Amino acid sequence: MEPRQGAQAIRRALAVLRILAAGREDGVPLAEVVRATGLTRPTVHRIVHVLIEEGIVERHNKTGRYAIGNQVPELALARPRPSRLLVAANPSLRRASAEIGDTLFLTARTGNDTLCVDRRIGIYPIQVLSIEVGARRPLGVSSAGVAILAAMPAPDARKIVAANEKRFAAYQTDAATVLGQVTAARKRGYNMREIGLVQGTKSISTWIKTPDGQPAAAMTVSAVRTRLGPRREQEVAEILLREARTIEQAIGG
Amino acid sequence: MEPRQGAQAIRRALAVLRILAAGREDGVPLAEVVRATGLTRPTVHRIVHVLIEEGIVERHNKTGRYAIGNQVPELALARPRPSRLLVAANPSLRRASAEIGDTLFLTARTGNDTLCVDRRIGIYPIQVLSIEVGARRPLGVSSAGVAILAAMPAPDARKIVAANEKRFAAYQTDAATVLGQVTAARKRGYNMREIGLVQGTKSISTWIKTPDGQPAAAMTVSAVRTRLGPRREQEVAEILLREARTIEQAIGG
DNA sequence: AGTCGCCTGTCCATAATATGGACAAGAACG
DNA sequence: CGTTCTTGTCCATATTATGGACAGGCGACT
Repeated sequence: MEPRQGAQAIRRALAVLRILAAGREDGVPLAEVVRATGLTRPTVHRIVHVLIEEGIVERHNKTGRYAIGNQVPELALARPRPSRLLVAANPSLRRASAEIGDTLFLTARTGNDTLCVDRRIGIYPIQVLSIEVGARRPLGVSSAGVAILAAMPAPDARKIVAANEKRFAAYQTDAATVLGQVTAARKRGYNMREIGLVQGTKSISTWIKTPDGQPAAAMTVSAVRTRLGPRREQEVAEILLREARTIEQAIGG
Repeated sequence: MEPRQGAQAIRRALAVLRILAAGREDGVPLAEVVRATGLTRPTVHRIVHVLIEEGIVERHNKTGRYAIGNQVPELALARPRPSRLLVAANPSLRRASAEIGDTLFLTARTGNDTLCVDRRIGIYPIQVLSIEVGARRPLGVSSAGVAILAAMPAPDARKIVAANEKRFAAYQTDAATVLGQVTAARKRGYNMREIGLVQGTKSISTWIKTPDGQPAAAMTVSAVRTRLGPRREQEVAEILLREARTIEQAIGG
């Protein structure tokens, strides 16, 4: 039922926008958009420049990179209320952050991407702050992304990984590696990765499912590796798993 | 140089989105979108439904109305920093709100629309709260919209009014009325309207220009009419004009 | 009951639109 | 000064989006 047709151009424009969103403030060079979307360069060029004329995309004069423009947040103002997930997760994040003391991330799934929607900084003096609220990555690249893939039926996860394959190269990974990590996480009950995006960091992620069983988000703790030995990993994982279940209750009710 | 071509569909989709944004949470019926955009119904229908599949638009099951979807704020997260205008206007709004005591609105121009970007509630016990942050209207409909039109060269204003003409009917006005109000505001140096959107309210708006002379926003005070007699109108207008100039300085520097 | 008015959704032949191969030109590098 | 990277533009082509026409649903009025 999905593939309604007669709007190829619109779908393509949105694909471009989502790639640009992953580039955040700095934006993305045209060639990168071409690679990530699999479209031809003239097509991407045309789309991007029309979006610039419409105020949806901006071009940074210095770097020549393209980024999400002004009008997108303006359109977003039409939706005033904060998301259900954010409200439901708030007390759990506060509790877990106080208990653990390391940086805590809440990461939602949106299409084939993960999107960091909340971050809590702990009290421990060394904090991993690599990821900001708004950060967006292909599902499978980050610890949270692997956790979310692990929480869905294997065929669905494979489909998403295949769809994101072109984008993995930019993050120094590939489909096979990702699928391996997903399998490991599924066995373990949560995801753990020894080598975080920043050297010397370690991450633990648990998934959060909606009432219909689809994964909606992940909760992640990142810390310097030395602070997450096997024993503490166990402790932290238990807290995260407990709070993940609490959030699931809150969404369901 | 503007009209780059080869993307009619994308432009149309954005036109639809902007109309939907004006409908806020409640959304807009399809027929209204058709009227406001001047597109044919099959075209709008197709665009809207593709945008639904893409998560950009939502349809309220009860009412059948279409509204801006979840993914728009998600894309907007790619632009973390608050707008320049909001930062620059903050102290002025605080000051003016304390001094005046009635509700104060900051309204920006975006394309052919006005967008309420900030609101300060005063200390006087009766406050006009008709407009929320995020409210969007065709330029010319609201007091702020007329002020912004009055601040630009007459031919530009006429062009915008012509472009919005189809949408005026939904707000019980028309191009001729709007142009009359604009002329009056231009003579007066600020805009005043005796009959606000809500019965019995009166509004005063001043415009704020960017360094290049284009109007960027308007500052508006709304109050019950009895509270804004000729004498107080004068006082309030002076405060608003003073703060408008202050904001212009802050943007320029 | 019928009929009018206004709404949403769908079909498909057609024409207009978006496409992408090919070309051009600038920048960074050795 | 060739090589390889990038971004931008042209235009003949066929793919894609278009909109007139048709269909069905709902509520109001008679």
